[in-house]
Amino acid sequence: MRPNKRAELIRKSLELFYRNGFHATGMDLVAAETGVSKTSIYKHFRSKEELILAVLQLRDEDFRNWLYRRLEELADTPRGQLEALFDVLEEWFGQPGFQGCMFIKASAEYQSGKDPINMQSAEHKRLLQEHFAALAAKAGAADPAALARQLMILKEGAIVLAAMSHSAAPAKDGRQAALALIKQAVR
Amino acid sequence: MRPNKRAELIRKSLELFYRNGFHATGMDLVAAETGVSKTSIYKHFRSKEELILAVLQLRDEDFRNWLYRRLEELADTPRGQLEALFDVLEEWFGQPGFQGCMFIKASAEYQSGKDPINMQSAEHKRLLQEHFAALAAKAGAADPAALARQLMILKEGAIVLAAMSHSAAPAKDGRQAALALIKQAVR
DNA sequence: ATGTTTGTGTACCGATCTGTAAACTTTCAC
DNA sequence: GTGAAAGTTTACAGATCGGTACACAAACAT
Repeated sequence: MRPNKRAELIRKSLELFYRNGFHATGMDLVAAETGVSKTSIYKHFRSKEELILAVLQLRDEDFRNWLYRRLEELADTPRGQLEALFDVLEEWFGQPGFQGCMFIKASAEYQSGKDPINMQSAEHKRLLQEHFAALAAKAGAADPAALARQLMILKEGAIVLAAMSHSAAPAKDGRQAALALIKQAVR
Repeated sequence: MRPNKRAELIRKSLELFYRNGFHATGMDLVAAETGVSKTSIYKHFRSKEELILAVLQLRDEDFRNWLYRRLEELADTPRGQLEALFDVLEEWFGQPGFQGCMFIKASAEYQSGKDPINMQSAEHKRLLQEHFAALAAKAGAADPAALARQLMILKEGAIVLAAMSHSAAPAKDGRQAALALIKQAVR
């Protein structure tokens, strides 16, 4: 029961779930792809749901860390970081394996509001919105929370359309819209 | 093989797939809920995929007809109809069984760009975007296609966040953003 | 060396998946 | 009435689902 084996399991499962979907990815496939027998997997995770939750937690940390860091690298003012959001998203959309947002897909497959998978996905979005609201406040927006909600809408919409159209173009349209909204909100 | 039986089958399947998801809804459940045996179902549809495609086609017609009609009822100018978009969406979000966009969920479960289910979902979005672009052109937008793409992004984002937050509130934020973008695009 | 603990893989469980073969019931032409 | 055609049900096939019992192997303490 080495802890790095567990981490490896989560990392590989993330890839499989992201590419194939949750229901469509069986535990037998996870076992085959990781080279770890199902019995061993079930020593680390009591159920498939628990594995999925661990995967989502890893994804949440990785994605938010990556996004926040890229924003800081591209701009050193709060407003600049908000304006750089869709440049970072465009990078993401252009990455080879891009297949949309894992949390949108998770909540699409597990729709019950009481489902832990659904709740954890909603929490990820809440954390992002909070971050944007903090940036908007520092940038001097009249209503930072409202601007953050608008940017979230643009972000989710751009992700969905980029995934469905297999193109990074929605990032450009999202960027244009975001710049207009930011300009309007920060006077 | 009465045709109304087929329509009834599609209608009930739509409800089941929308509520439970596609992979999570088995053909046995469809048979149980419709009172039609699986063998009879498979006389009407050669496969589950074909049933899903029929469901998506019905959904596309129903949804677009409903949306376009509501827009016309709320406004009689192209610009007014674009501005009314999020009022109509808010109605939708507030309906009891609202669970997000069926096409987003379909393309989330069937991600391959070559999958007929994925392609049909993308086509639905294309038709909507075309409609918005025509309205934008009639409204006198400088770049009608660009405005249509921006409104699509807002629309998809609002749908996703409304479904994930189990709230109609994103419609209000989307509306505010849409008004600003329309004002900017139509000078 | 020997007993114990810890971890692993094989081989399986019952349930459910999509899809079908074969028997039966209805419909309708003549 | 009788035979063909169409539609339906029961019952099942083969595969796969999430999850586990059990035998075995490695590591460790004594």
